[in-house]
Amino acid sequence: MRKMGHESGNINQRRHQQIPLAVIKRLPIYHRYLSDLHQKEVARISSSELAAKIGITASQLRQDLSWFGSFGQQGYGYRVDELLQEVSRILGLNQNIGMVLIGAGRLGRAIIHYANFKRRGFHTKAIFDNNPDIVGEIIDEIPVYNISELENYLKSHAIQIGVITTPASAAQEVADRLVRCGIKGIWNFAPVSLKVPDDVIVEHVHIGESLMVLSMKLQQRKEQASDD
Amino acid sequence: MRKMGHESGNINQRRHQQIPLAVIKRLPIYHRYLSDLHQKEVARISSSELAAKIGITASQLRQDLSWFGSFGQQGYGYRVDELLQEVSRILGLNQNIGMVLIGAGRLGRAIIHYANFKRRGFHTKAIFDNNPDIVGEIIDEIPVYNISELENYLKSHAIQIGVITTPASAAQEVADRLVRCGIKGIWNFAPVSLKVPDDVIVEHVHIGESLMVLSMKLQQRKEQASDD
DNA sequence: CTAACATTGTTAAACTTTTAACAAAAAGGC
DNA sequence: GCCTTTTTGTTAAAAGTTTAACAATGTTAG
Ligand SMILES: NC(=O)c1ccc[n+]([C@@H]2O[C@H](COP(=O)([O-])OP(=O)(O)OC[C@H]3O[C@@H](n4cnc5c(N)ncnc54)[C@H](O)[C@@H]3O)[C@@H](O)[C@H]2O)c1
Ligand SMILES: NC(=O)c1ccc[n+]([C@@H]2O[C@H](COP(=O)([O-])OP(=O)(O)OC[C@H]3O[C@@H](n4cnc5c(N)ncnc54)[C@H](O)[C@@H]3O)[C@@H](O)[C@H]2O)c1
Repeated sequence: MRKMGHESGNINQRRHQQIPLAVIKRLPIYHRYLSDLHQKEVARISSSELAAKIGITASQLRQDLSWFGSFGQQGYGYRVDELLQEVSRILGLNQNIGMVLIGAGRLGRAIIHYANFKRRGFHTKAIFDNNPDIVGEIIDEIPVYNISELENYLKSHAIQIGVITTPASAAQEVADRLVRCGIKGIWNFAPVSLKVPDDVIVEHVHIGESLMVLSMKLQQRKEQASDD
Repeated sequence: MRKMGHESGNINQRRHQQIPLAVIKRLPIYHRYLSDLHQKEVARISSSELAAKIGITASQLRQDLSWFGSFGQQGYGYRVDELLQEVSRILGLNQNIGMVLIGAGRLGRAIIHYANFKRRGFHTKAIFDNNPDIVGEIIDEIPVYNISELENYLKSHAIQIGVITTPASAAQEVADRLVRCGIKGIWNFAPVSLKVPDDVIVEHVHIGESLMVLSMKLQQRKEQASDD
């Protein structure tokens, strides 16, 4: 039937050119929709169909993918399994990533429990807290250690990402300690802007900020409704 | 000493022009830094000082504020309390906003507990769940009702925002029910893109997506390091 | 095997956002 | 009170992002 010429994943990357942040932020969305399609056993999809589902233009989708290579075929579209695989690779979801979490409070426990991460190669290996009542607990099969053991633990385990779910007041100190131990990626939920060296990457999750954005948009709607 | 002419908050808004989303998203950040300064009893700040703290350009800060009015004074800067007040007003943080939360699981409980929201005028009035073991509980002084009572409750209470922390599989159905009851704002934590009418605003919190972005950035760094 | 069709990857134009520059105006020192 | 300094709000230029257009190329049906 169809045989597909398939030079596959051209090393067509515009190397040495920085991939725009706007593009990077859309990749997880593509990943999610492709996972859905894959699960529904859809074998192929065109840029226009996928873009319509996501709510963007086909142009943007193709432009975004072209930063990384050529994964589709003219007249046919993309194979879902193949494209999902490529996007996963680009996102770094194929390697196992070791994480530690600091601050076993409500939010910390929710995140540890969130199984989706594990499926995608993110493994929380240890939890740290400074509350003696919590230290020693096992949460979702992961032990909670005293925060004083952080440095020791990191010396002897391969950990790529530190997750901070302590109160805001402790977050900078925790970040400093992680950085001193050589951690290069921090996933921060405390509402403070962490100061870290340039070679450390911080992703800040702005839970509270998005509620304010919602509140503001609601208000704008109300104003518009009343004054025109 | 200084007396300040003070025509204050000019109704200078470029009305009928849509405020860029990029601007809206920065306002909560300004709010946070201004709150900090206010707490530290700093009385005045210039655009360049504040921008430096935040990590943006002074130009951008002034440009952003100019969408809403003129709040500063040449040769002096901004009064922290005044600007904080203005930003809060713009964000709609001065009115009381009633919320209901659906899905009293781990994440839901963390969010209910998160006191910062209450301080900013967001009040969770009721919780709904479909698990009979949870219905009847009181979480942080807020009662958990059976999900079947949702419509009844919303008929008789003034609620502006619905928070969805159910599993992804239930999220669309919950959203539909909220919309049918006239809710215009949805704060969604489930990893699905909710379909709602145009007059309903959904803010989607992408917790998982930001971890993927972190993972990708880490990988990019690694690649860069190895190939040049 | 051929021709009509579908759909990509890419180039170029349009649009949006950010940064720079500066005149206008108030502050603060002398 | 006058002069120098500071700093705003705004206008203009630069940079970045999105959308449109289309040639190239593989697909599919006859
Ligand atoms: N809960 C939410 O929905 C939510 C939303 C947005 C942001 N946040 C932020 O996430 C963080 C955690 O929130 P939470 O609701 O889970 O709070 P929490 O109080 O339930 O948990 C904090 C945990 O950190 C531990 N801790 C405190 N200081 C520590 C230290 N120096 N070292 C190690 N552990 C320490 C505490 O013992 C506790 O277990 C806070 O910064 C909060 O502002 C939470
Ligand atoms: N936990 C996290 O860190 C995290 C991170 C990102 C996204 N999320 C998303 O947030 C949501 C909640 O996650 P969680 O970890 O709290 O899960 P959870 O299983 O702990 O909680 C879900 C709650 O929803 C209730 N529920 C289920 N179906 C319902 C229905 N039809 N009506 C009303 N209530 C219903 C359940 O009884 C349960 O109490 C999920 O969609 C998850 O994907 C969670």
